[in-house]
Amino acid sequence: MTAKKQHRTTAAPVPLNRAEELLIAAFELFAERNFASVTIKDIGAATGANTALIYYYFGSKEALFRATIENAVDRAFQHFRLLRTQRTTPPEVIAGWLENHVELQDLIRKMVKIGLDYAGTGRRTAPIDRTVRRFYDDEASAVGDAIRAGIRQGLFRKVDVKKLVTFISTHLDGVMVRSMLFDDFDVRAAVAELQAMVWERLGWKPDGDRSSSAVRRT
Amino acid sequence: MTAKKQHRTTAAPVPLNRAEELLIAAFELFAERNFASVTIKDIGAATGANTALIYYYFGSKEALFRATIENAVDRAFQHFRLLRTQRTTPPEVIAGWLENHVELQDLIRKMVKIGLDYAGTGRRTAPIDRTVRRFYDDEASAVGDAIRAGIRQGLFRKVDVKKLVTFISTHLDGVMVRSMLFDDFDVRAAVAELQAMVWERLGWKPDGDRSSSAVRRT
Amino acid sequence: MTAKKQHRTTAAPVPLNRAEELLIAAFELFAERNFASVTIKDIGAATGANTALIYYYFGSKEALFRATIENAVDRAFQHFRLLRTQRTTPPEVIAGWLENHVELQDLIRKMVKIGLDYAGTGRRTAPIDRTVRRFYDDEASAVGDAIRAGIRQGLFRKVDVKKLVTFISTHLDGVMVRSMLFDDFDVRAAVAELQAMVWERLGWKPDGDRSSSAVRRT
Amino acid sequence: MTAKKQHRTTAAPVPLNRAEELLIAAFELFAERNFASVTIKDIGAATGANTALIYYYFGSKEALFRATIENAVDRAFQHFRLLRTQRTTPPEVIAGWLENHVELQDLIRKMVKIGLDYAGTGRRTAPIDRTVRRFYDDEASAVGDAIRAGIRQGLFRKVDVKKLVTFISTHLDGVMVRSMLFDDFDVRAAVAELQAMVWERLGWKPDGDRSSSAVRRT
DNA sequence: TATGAATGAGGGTTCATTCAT
DNA sequence: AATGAATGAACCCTCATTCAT
Repeated sequence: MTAKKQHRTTAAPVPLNRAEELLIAAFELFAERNFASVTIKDIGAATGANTALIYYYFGSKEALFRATIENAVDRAFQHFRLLRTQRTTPPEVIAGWLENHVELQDLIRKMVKIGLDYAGTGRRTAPIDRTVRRFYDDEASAVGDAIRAGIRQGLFRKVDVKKLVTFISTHLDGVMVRSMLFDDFDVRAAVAELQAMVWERLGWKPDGDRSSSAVRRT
Repeated sequence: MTAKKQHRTTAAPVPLNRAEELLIAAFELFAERNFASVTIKDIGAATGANTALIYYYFGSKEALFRATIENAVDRAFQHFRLLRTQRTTPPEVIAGWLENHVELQDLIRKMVKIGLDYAGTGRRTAPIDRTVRRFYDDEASAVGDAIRAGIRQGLFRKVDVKKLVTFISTHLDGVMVRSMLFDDFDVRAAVAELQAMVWERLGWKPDGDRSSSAVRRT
Repeated sequence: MTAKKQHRTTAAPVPLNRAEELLIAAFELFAERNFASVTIKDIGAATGANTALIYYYFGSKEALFRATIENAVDRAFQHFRLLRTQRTTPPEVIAGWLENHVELQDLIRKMVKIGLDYAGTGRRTAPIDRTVRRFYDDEASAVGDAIRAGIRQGLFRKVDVKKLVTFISTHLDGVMVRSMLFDDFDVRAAVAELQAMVWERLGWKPDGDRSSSAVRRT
Repeated sequence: MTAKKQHRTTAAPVPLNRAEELLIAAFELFAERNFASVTIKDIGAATGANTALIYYYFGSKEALFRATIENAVDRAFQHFRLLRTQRTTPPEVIAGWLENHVELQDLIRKMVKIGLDYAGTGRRTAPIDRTVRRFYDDEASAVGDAIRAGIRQGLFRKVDVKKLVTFISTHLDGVMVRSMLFDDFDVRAAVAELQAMVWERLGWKPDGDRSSSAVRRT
């Protein structure tokens, strides 16, 4: 959105243009370290681009940071959508959502980290705030819909949908944080535990080894 | 512990010595921004101390950072302990723990933020790793003991204690993160929700408005 | 050699490129004071260059120092070679060498001073060690060859060439040091004295006022 | 002279007073590195003295430096005198002088280095200039006297005494410099070579292995 | 005589940013 | 679209020096 050209809607490993290449490298670096610690030169070095070129594309480090967030959210959406389309029944959607957090944990962890970095400093901007929120809300509403559908279909017990969704996604954030703090934290197990709790809350008994229960206990 | 000298003879809110004063200011700043963004000069300005003095006490910015973490953990412990002694029955201990996260949310949020900052960069050190871990473990074990006692006393249903404790504290981290990301996140409500879930899990029915249920719904 | 780029297309006193300009200014300053006393800012001020530019070209003060030594040795070589080509007979070569130390005393004194500064601190590096040695060895071998030729031609008495060369060049170092220590030390006279001693040792009788005896007594 | 108390004329390993202890440590450090590179704290650390104490004794770093030079010259004199008294005949005095430069090479090298450091910067002071000169002159006059005596006694050929003395001491400086520049420089051999040259100049034939020829060839 | 605390003035180095080409 | 050169503003850190005790 910020970079001069881009929007590649097609599949995947098309030759990235320079701007997108920079955004991806920036994303990795900002996530690994943080805004203040990453140098424009670092990003240049990671992509073989001249420092001035980054300015040519993005105008300033802050603008690059913003563009990085937007681009990352876009890419995350694609990933999620891809995985979502295959699920249909409410339990499958919910299980799928949780599974995503295991499969894409690396991506999500990075996004949470950048999100925290973004939120933590005086760098905030309404458009970016909206982008971040959009990411969280979109996910939440998908799951909310699934729960509501499940209730309607008599699969789930009646619950306060909004509260439950918030509970789940808050917990998932906790899982991500934990895995940042401690190298030996078992994300898969934690998500499995969460899933068990959710099924209990919804009064849903998954049948043992069906694929809907994508997150297997370890 | 970390600063060169200490000499505190009297009880508590005595005029802090210079080193501790610096540590506290540093904690606030590091939590608000992050290691890379906070200037030694900032810390000096916040305490009216000359920049060189900080080096006199701590030797380097990194050492100051480490000392800050240790000092913060120490102080957090004191807070927690203070609040803990008043609770006696298992449900009270658990409710108290949760309540602490509401009452001391500011402190805890800061600690999580600094913890993430610490974990995120190449600045890690075994002693500090241990300090951070100690903080988490100590809390966990206190709650674990309470749950086990509750089970023994027949108050709670039999559960996998370790898993439950991890679940709770992971969720609490999630709550903290959420409140960092979104200004309007209601920590009290989220913790209340968690408490409800915990009681359900433990098969414990608190009697409506008794003080044991310290975290009131909003 | 050391600076990033060079592009010199034309012959000699073309406008120096920035890097070389810096190296020359650095040489003067390092020789006048010493590594520790010379500020990057000093060098910048002497060339009208921004401090950061020096880092752009050389990366660090130490690297600049090393580059300065290499560059100075290079330049000294050029000077020496220029003066050497004009001499042909063995006595002329020897006399020329000595004369060089009078004519180029300023340059040589500076090189010795920087050499001592370099040798004195923990800043030593194999490549630079080699460069310095190369400077001394090259000179020595040129004179050694001349003496050997003179002996072969029956001009000189048979002597231990290596020892004599070491003796002469050690003495020349002494002359340089003396002229550093005492402003009123007469370099020309000292070198003339050395020459007399050398001729005596070699059993060579120069005819009074011929140009071969370039170092006239004062 | 500068330090508040001192002058110990007695033999050697008497318990040094604090000021002298500082001066000796300072001498070593200034010689090893140089004025600018040595920290007051370094000197303090080397003696276990508080930084402020050094100021108490010497007032400033420069004053300490000056005091160090004076003290070092004093101590060098003592050394030289001690060794000189044992020699009596002119050849013995000369040989002894040369030998001193081998035996005390470490001390002398340090003095030359500090001398150069002193001469090199704008730190010069008339009194110190005099002290340094005194050191050189005193030595020179002792040797000059010996040569003159030798000539008078018919042991030596008639020579220009002043010139010869300058030649010798200049060469000795050269030897010291060389040994600073190159770790593998053989001081003893170089001095032996110089001695041979001197004997030749003076027309003196030492008898093989007598103790007068203190500097043995290697 | 001795010391811990404190400070002002840099010094080396980095970095976001710009500009001419 | 791309780059090398250049710069101002900081930033971390050091150090000579002072002062109260």
